[in-house]
Amino acid sequence: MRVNTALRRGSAFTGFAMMWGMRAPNRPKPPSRVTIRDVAVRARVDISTVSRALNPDARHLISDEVVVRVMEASKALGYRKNKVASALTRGRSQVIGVILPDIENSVFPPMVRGIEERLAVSGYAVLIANAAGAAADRERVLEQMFERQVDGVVVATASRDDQMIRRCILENIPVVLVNRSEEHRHAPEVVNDDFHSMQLAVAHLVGLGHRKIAHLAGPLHLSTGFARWQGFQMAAQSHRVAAGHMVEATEFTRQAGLIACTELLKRYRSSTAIVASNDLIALGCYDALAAAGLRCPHDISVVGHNDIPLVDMINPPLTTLRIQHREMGRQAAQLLLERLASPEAKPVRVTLAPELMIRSSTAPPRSG
Amino acid sequence: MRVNTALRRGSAFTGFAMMWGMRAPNRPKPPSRVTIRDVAVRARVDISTVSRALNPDARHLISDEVVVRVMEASKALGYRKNKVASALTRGRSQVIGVILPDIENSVFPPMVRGIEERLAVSGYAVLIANAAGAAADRERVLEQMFERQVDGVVVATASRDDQMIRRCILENIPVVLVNRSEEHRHAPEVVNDDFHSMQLAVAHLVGLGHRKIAHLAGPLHLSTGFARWQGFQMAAQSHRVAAGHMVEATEFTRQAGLIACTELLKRYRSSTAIVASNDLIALGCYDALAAAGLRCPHDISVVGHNDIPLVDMINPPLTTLRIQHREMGRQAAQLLLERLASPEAKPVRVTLAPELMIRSSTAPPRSG
DNA sequence: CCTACTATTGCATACGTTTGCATTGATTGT
DNA sequence: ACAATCAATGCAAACGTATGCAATAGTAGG
Repeated sequence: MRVNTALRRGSAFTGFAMMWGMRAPNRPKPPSRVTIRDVAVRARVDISTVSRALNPDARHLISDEVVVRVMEASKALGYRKNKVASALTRGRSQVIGVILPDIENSVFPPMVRGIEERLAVSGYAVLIANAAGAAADRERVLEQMFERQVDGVVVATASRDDQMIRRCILENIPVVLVNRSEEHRHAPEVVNDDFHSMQLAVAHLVGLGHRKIAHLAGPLHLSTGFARWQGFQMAAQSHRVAAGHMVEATEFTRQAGLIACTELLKRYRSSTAIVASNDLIALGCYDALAAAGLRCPHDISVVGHNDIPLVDMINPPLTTLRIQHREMGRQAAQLLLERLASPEAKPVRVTLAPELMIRSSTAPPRSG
Repeated sequence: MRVNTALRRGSAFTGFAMMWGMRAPNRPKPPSRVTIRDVAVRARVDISTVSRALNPDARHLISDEVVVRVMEASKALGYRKNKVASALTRGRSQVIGVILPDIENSVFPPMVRGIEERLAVSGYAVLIANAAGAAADRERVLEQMFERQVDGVVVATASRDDQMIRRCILENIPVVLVNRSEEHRHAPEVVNDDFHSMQLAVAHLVGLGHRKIAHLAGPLHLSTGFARWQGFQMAAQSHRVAAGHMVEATEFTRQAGLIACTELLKRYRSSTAIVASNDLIALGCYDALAAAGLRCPHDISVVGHNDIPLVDMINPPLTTLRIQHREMGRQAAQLLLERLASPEAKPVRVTLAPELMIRSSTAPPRSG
């Protein structure tokens, strides 16, 4: 029921707006920022002395007396360091880029939070970019980041064989992968232990008595989709359960889940449980089951993956694997910082353990 | 059921990692980036000519022949502009800062997306920061942004009377508010039309037959909480329904909603419907109702606000007001760009229309 | 053919900071 | 008391780009 999409636009009280307004017609920054030089004259020292006095790492070179004089002058004038000038001379911007497929996908915000959290304490800022589109699109985004002289990049968009990673390596700029991994292991990465995830999911279902378990895979060209499928196969085999019942969804979306699940129901109609590659796909299952007149968990059990917000409140509450999104971000940032410190070190892989959240979308199979 | 939170860490194949590794022990950037100067010598022109030839706005000063020569040289050498150097000379970084309360709150990712989307096409990059904490914390974040010489700031954290906004005005750096607004109207802002929201919500409930409607407000020191309360009062009055039944939740969270709703049920026990200030608070209502042995919508109807993901799938599907998060972000970016172009213009307020999503958490009141 | 343009290019400085090296006193060892 | 050392500071050259101004050459007008 769309009520009104129009948009109103009215002017508002100006007030302050005129404060600087009545000067030269085109002065960009009227209170032309105070520089290190201004501080220098006020403290009666050379600018180099100011620079050192203000830099914790070089402060020891300056006498205490002068340091306080500089500090006072700095405070009095309201001096603020210009980090882009600093970046230019030092060759390090203290900025790192974060490349996401789509920040609206709820797995990423917690990661971004974790990344930012860890980087902030080390004085780094975060440049963010969504690279939803094609490969060329992502190249462009990466190029933008390079132009901005980022000191490093966190990539959450990696495909199993990723061009961006190669670029970063070639350009010699530190990169770490998060969430998704890359086959060649050229870069450090922090990922969920998807094998463990599938082990937990299958064990849980087998424990409930299921013997015909199918897998609704995510795109297999993405490491997450691929690893979970592999993990499912291994887990199924170790539990002596058919491992081949799989349909691949084209995307990690509810819509793709619906389509794939419909196909799955047709192809493997004896299945009593479905392990979906992520929660959105699992929700697509709900839709497909409803459309087929099947009830969850009564007719078919469903397990999701990721434990995104609110899946505990839907009907039925989804059994799923919680993964440590925020911690993943933190670790990724940590790895990147380590890499910045010692670029020659071997790329490391950090694996985070998932946690099975048992809710109501799984139950023993119908006895019939 | 926590299974395992341990973290495994193994080394991985190094491969490429050694490619640049066997050189001088501490060379930061071995393939020392190609600069405008390198391009100049190859094209046999001055660096100033290269600069102009590569800058679309100055290109007309250079002969076509030389332009192509420069382009070729640039391409051949793999030249890439150093935007931090550029930022230093031009005094504009082409970066804008976005300050959020918490990116994990699902209303913000779409906004960020909209902001980034619009800014990207104009060549701006987005520096992001979460400023969840206290006022001092947010000041620090803002300071960081200033040090990084952002050309403008988008603030999503504004309180009704905000210190950050004043700082921005004083420092003469363009700022626009998004989602939340500020009383003094010193800055342009783009917000949802919360009055309209409440009008729609109340009209809907009254149409269903409700006469005792209560409001579960968000924090009143935030513009959203405040405006929705005001809007509720006006809407209630215009429908000749008691306007004073209100309890304020301390936060926009499910937990705060639970607490506030419990209080509300005690204080206004005859209410047949609740309009919550946002969806999370509405979910808190669900909890409180369940705890009180009441069913929604049978005993009490609930209306949310924001239409965050998955509230259409919970039980019962939540009637709520959809707001145009992404568009809000776009408009905010647009306003900021306009402000950058003409800083003297009067601050404008853009209001976006909400849309009532009628689902199953609202129904006619029990006849009893 | 000379002058006044215009179009194209180069020269040199600036942006604000960092940092290697030189300089200045002061202090220590012999 | 003199050399050697050391601590504290200043000097000046970067970093890579943008841009005002000067210089050059070519062109048109008279």
